[in-house]
Amino acid sequence: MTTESSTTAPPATSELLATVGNKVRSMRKEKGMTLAKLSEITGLSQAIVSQIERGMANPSFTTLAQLAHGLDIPVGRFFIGQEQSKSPVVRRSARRNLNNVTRESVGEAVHELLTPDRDGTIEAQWISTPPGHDTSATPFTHSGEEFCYIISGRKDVYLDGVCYSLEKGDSITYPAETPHWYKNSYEEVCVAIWVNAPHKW
Amino acid sequence: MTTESSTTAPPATSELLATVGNKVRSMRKEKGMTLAKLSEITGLSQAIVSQIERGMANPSFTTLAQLAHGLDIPVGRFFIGQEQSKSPVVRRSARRNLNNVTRESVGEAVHELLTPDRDGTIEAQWISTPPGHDTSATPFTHSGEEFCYIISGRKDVYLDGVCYSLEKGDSITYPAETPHWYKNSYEEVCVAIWVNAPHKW
DNA sequence: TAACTCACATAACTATAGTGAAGATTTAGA
DNA sequence: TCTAAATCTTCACTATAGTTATGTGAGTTA
Repeated sequence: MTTESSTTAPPATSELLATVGNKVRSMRKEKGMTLAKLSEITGLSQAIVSQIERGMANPSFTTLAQLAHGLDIPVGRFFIGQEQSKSPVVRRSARRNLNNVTRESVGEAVHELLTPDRDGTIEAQWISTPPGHDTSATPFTHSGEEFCYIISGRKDVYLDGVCYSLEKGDSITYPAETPHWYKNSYEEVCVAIWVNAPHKW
Repeated sequence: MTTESSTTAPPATSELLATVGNKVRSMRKEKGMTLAKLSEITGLSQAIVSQIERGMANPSFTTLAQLAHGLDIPVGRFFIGQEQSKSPVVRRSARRNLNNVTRESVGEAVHELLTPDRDGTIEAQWISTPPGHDTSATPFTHSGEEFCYIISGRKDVYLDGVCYSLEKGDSITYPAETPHWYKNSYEEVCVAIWVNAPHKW
């Protein structure tokens, strides 16, 4: 066990261990498995599984991987946080404007938030892009996965320089780490929904 | 180190360790930190950080938590998988129908997939719900977070029995573990985009 | 060139994770 | 209610994670 630095103790590690342990036990019970069965499947001793479930052990990465495999889940599932959302609804009339450009503005894209805040797994925006609007000067790159659905009009989406021309009803999905930008080379306003889901636990 | 059970070896653990290690090193370098700096912040020795980065150590949960804290990221971020998408675009005319109900059908909801497949972080569906359609008999509950945007028409979304009436331009976001269902109690078809982002690593 | 500094890696030792066996508790059936 | 079986927990020991001290390599300076 490492000596905790006085400058930077991580948040309550024993709480995290207890949380993970509770998850393991509840998942095991949901699957109707005994400790013995999970022990057999994972190749871990019953003793360590019991201790982990009760938050009394500090399992190594490999042990966690074996547990995840035994429970048939991805490793990261152990670290999922429970997020409490406020009101889940965002009304058309009450959307938060993200860039101080209103619908009456000329020549600039309008960005409005469709999710209650920017803290959830999903962040969704309604974006209206006028003809000629072009973000190629400042390509975006950020974490997560991004999805776009064209409600009306057309726009060109560039992923790492590759152009995808999208029209009403089309959609596109890509890792947001890819440098991306868009352009409305057409005559009419393009309205689209953009959704980003960060890898967040 | 546990003895690997002959019945169920987890997938290549050393590969997972190497992947995590690479992530730690790249994140550290992105932040412009030396091993010494990260060691100081985390309270871990330089030696173990070096070994972890090179995939030569099997860190305990607590050690991973300290690293995450030092890099200012959630613990689960270490386990993110890199997903390679195929063509990122789904054309309106080429959407995959999810429930063998076509647009010409009467009285049933039409579900079409907007994302290239169902393996990504984000899964998006275009759903057209006719008047009177009601899923309350079979509430949904699944993992992840869910977002819905109403393109046209109206529908009522129920979260754990609480009704939210949505109309064109409204949206709603909630944890998908909440029992949820919807109902079109109105006179016209409701068209909406539904997005689910599972906690997937 | 030699000496120094910095960043990272290695080696031997200490602290702790994980085990097998035994003990304790819970459950099911008579 | 009692008993046996099933399930979970504890204990002492073994295997390994994490530490301290040292080594290595690259770059800079005099």
